[in-house]
Amino acid sequence: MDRSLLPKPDQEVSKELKPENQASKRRKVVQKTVVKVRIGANVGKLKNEGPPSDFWSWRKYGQKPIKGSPYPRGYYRCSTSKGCSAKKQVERCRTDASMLIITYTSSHNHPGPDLSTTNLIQPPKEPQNNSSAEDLPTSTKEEQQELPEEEEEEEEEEEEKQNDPIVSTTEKEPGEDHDFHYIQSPISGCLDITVNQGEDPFTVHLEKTHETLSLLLDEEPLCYSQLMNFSTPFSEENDFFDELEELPTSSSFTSFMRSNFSDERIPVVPS
DNA sequence: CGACTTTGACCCGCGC
DNA sequence: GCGCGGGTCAAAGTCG
Repeated sequence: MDRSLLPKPDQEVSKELKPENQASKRRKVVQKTVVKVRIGANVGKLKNEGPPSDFWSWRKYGQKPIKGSPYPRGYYRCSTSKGCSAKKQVERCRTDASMLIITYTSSHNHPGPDLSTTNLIQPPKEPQNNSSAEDLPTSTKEEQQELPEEEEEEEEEEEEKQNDPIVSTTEKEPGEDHDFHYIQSPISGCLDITVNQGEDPFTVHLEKTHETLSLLLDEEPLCYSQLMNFSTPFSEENDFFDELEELPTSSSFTSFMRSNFSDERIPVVPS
């Protein structure tokens, strides 16, 4: 039942809302940002890929087993805003079960939650992760952030990306993703995130980041380097992280953020 | 009551 | 032209 029986007036709307989704729904050229997150043993605890947990609200709208992959792929859509076309696919690396592959598609067309203030200082409660109290991975959690516009990235990350591009993204439509494609992973524990974008113009917003980091630092004595990883969005959009597993982010997230901010944020910018 | 997750079915693009 | 696979939608169920 579904689209066949119903005329689905919404479909038209959907198209408008997510031109990339529907239009590029299939294998067209959509700007995709692939982020690889390494989860230690959490993975085993996680269901499959890990619900999205970031400052954005993600709603799972589908899951499908991928051929050749023992793990299914989950499809998430940004529920923060109705018209937001931001989507993300979470799947486990077929070769590395401890690696989560998150693919971001499209960008948010709305200002996200105030990460600047909420993020580190007050971790918002993620409605999605709360239900996984059972899976509470005390060891690790992964989070990624998306920043609007290309922010900055760390040199280390850059090197990694360039040297070791674990992930590769390169699908984007000219003029589509320009908004932002950033992925950060304020993870603590053993999370390794690697993001790869087709090309990342290392922008120079470090200064901005520094400022933001300063705030963070103020709160927690984190390593500057780690902080650097933590790039904050400018002022309007703060796409923050997303994705990780389903941990009770509320506390875990905070704790983890406070405890260690180790992870790699990968700014993915569509060329 | 509202929001989110889960599952199944359908549609469409791509490859052969 | 056919088949495969991926991606999305919708309904039902669950949880907060």
